[in-house]
Amino acid sequence: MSVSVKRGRPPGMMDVARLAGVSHQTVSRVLNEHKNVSEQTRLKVRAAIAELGYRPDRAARALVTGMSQVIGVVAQNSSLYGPASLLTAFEEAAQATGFAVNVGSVRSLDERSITEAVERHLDQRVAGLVVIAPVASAGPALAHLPADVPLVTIDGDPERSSTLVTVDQVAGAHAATKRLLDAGHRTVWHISGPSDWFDAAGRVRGWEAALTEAGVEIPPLLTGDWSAASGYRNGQLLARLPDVTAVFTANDHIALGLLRALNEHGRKVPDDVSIIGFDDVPEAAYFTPPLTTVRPDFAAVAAATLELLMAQIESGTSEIGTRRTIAPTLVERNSVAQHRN
Amino acid sequence: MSVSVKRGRPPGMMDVARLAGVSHQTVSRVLNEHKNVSEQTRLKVRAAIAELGYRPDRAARALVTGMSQVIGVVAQNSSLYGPASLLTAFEEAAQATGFAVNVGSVRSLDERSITEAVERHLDQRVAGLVVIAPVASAGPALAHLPADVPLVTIDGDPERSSTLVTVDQVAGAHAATKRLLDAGHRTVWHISGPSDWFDAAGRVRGWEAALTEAGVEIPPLLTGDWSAASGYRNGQLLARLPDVTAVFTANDHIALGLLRALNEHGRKVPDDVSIIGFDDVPEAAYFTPPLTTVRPDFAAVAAATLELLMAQIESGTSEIGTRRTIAPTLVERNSVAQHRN
DNA sequence: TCATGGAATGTTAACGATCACAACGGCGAT
DNA sequence: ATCGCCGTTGTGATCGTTAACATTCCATGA
Repeated sequence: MSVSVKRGRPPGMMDVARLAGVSHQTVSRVLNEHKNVSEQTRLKVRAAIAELGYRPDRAARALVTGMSQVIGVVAQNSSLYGPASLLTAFEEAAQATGFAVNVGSVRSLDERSITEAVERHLDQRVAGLVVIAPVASAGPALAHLPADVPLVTIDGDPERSSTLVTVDQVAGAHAATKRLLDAGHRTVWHISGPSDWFDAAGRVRGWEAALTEAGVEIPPLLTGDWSAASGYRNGQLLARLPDVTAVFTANDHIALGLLRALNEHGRKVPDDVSIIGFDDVPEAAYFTPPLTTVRPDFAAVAAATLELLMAQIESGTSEIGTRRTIAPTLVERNSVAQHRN
Repeated sequence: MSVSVKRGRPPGMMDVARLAGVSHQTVSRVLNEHKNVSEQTRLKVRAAIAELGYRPDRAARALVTGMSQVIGVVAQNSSLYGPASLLTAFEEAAQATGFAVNVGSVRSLDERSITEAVERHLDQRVAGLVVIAPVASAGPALAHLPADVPLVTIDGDPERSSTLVTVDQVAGAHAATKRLLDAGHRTVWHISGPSDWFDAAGRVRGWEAALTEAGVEIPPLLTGDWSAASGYRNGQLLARLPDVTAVFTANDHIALGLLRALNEHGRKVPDDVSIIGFDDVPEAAYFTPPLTTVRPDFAAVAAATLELLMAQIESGTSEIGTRRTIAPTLVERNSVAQHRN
């Protein structure tokens, strides 16, 4: 039997209290799992809550506590795999805390857009703020934030002193480059992401470091923009250079474009050219050939972010300067071959 | 090194009123753009607001009006391109309305998960609800919703009588299939999405309809799960059948897997086999070869959804049975060739 | 001249929760 | 028996806003 739907105002704490024969304060205590409540009345209250289908009004709670149960997230409104995955990973992690996640997406990561998005969140009186800000231009917007709102930046400016969680881009790029060198390649080329992205910069540094360590010549840096298109463009150049035998691309989509360019020029992967990407997008295993790539652990990033944010929220203070770095792992597939000299 | 900052209470309407030398009600009137306020006091109040950096407290407003300025969205927490794009498109559209968007993502679209996500949103007293519910199992969860919350379903059950916005899957699939037939192919094979997805079912219907119209034999239906993996599996089968010359895949990632399988079997695309996908993911233009595909207009879907939802919210009633269908467009690239018989 | 009305502003009471503190009752210690 | 403590429960006051109603002031017409 289904219960008929009741119209009008939803039941309040008072209604529950009346039905259970206690005061509204006792109901509040049961809800907040306060310790000094007898088992007997706790059950009575629980029963009344269930019978009325009562839901506490978060607005009322927020009003008196001065704190909402909402976390604001600022992320770029793009289908870029990294930021998008981060967003959903964070949302999922946040569910367990009872906090709601408010997304304020932004078309581009310039200062004004970010400021606007942050303002919208402050209007909503969010309890905390997460900014996925992988570009330098995001910095100034965050500098002018009221200091009293808990804030964690993901992939933000390493130079800036704020609470920060990042994927260890340098380590990932280093591992990828070293893997190619270990396969016998004389050197490794790199198609980077946009230079104003911290992620891209870190990957360039890791690549350079591995090359320097090996005492190997550093080829000119090619710059892409994360897109398959940019991989294709740069690929058309690389495909014509016979001494290019190994390429590390800043992400998997660039690798895809590169793959197509090499294919069009009759250069076989991995026989003629070895490739390693970054991100491990779900389709990477079904590129032709399946792509060896570096996988960042988005769930771990999300978990660390949430942890740092909750710590700030619970303590009622903004801890500034905490860092958390998540190491990525190299996923071996078939786009790397031993180099025959 | 970490610094901590304590939070104080932000200024309220009373503070503004005191500074402006008026009553709090007048401040409220200025904020809500009530008509009977003299220009002079309006300016005084505006100045005081600016000086104090006052922001109205949405919680207090929500408490007294019984209505929050938040829209809840339930979406699957996956990197599936379609749902993810829809989500960001909707978020962007919603910004203009002043409503915040609360995402409640869900690991899988079974009844319990959806019910839980909806419950979380109702807990937050959202003003309206958008459910991206492309599978049949979502239906029962929505049936038990309180009738008084504005609700729009995206890609939901066409049989179910609720406000619904959908991409015209049938038309898209029909166009793709017809395009292949027009290129001279004797018939067109199809690798579908999971059978419990409405999107997948619609695409199957459009494919069948085009075939039937042309009076052409309908090949056995192959079933995938949106993943490149499933495209690859089914592709290994198709690649061994010499009479397969045209394939319409339910999405671009399936097409990617298929591409790899055909490639491994030495069957050239588009020379030996023509392919059309669905979704127009950003990388589709850089597959090998560039993929002809069907592009749904996510922005249009988002706009229609928001429009229907706001209408319900503003009128305070739930219009039931309204439908809005968005037509997709065929994007021509190089994965289709004229069939030489 | 005085009611009548409308524009501008003020006053008071909700809304539904939490917080601080008061009151009650039982129980052991003096 | 009296005192005081502690676990339990109840009683206002309060958060910041909007809704409903009250007030003031001045222009207008009988």
